[in-house]
Amino acid sequence: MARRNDVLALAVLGLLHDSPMHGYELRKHLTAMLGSFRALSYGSLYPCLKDLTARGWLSQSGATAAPPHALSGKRARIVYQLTAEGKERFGAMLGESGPASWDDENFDVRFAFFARLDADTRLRILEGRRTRLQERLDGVRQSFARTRERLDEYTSELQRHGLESVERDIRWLDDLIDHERRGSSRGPNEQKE
Amino acid sequence: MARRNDVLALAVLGLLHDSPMHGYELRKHLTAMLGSFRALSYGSLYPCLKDLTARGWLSQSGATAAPPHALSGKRARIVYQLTAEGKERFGAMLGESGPASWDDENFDVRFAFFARLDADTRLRILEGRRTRLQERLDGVRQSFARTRERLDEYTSELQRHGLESVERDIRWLDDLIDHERRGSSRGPNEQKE
DNA sequence: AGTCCGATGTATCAGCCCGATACATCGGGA
DNA sequence: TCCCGATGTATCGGGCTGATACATCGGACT
Repeated sequence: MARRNDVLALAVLGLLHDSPMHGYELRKHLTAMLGSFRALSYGSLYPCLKDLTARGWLSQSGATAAPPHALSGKRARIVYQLTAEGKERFGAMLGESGPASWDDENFDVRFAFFARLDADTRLRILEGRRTRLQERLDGVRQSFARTRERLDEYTSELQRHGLESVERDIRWLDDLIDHERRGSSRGPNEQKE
Repeated sequence: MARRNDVLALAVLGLLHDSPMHGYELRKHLTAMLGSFRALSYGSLYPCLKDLTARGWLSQSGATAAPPHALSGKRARIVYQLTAEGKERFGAMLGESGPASWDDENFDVRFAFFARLDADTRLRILEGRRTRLQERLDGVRQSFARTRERLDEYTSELQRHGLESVERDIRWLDDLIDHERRGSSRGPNEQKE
């Protein structure tokens, strides 16, 4: 089990599920995916690729693999693709609903592949996430109440804003859950912009 | 200057500004402060204390320093307190408005000491933060628009929610700025112990 | 009184991750 | 032609996290 950056491994497997890629390309997709906020360094990507290959979940090939603009292919490249075992592991990892598996940044990454899960698993995961978020909210609210009078107005206002954000996240999850329960056939595209 | 965990150093200096403390107590205050979400390990706190002491910003003393329940004082403890230079450095660090100084988690920590800044600095910092947050929002929005059609509904919905959160943060800052501008004559309520 | 247990308290370590950097090739523009 | 930025792979130092070790104290329970 990859104790080594589970989230990154999952994202790599998921991206390679669609089409083989080489490192540089992977990084671009990854930073575009979750990276609008968090950057990803090669220092973790390449070791991760090496690790996944050693596990037998990826296979390498030095081929060309359709570069964006037609290229002769002389350039040194290592194209990675999923093995059968890799696909299997990806499915298993994605379906996990363990306590830490679907929290915070893990959630963002996993959510990118959410459509590949079946309706039951989706619902189960959303509810689990909601529960844990609610628990955390309660905890923060308690410690907030305990220290409230000792805080100046700025700190207090910051905490209030933080609580409100979490509450909003929970409501967002509620909407998703509701939508999943109602009609799994149609997508949750109801942007009110 | 401390390339070594600036934020932690600032928080430590700020907490010790109020009253001397020892490591364990500091950690409790720190985790209560920002730690509802992010935990803090001793592995970074103790080296930080050592570092700040070596710089001459803190001074140690093995004394008792008023433990919560009257204690004989035999227990091994190291109480840290701010030196004059430490106070000076704290003021300087807190007043900085550099690009990275007031972003994200840095902001949370610094905001805890916001009331100690003068009105002009507060306003300048809030506006700087707002500007950079807006820039980031624009960047994310662009990359969102660029890849929108290739995303499934879940990813799209996640991104929409993320954008909305940032928009809300910006509006929150706007409220704060507005409040600062309005009542800048008499500092918006000095703290009440 | 004795004894266990959790809180208090300081400190270190392996492992991992980030940011920077090195090195090399390619396409394209002045 | 020649430089420059994008493409590409790879490594390293330093700092941080999570776990752990070690020790004392107060209180609860029998």
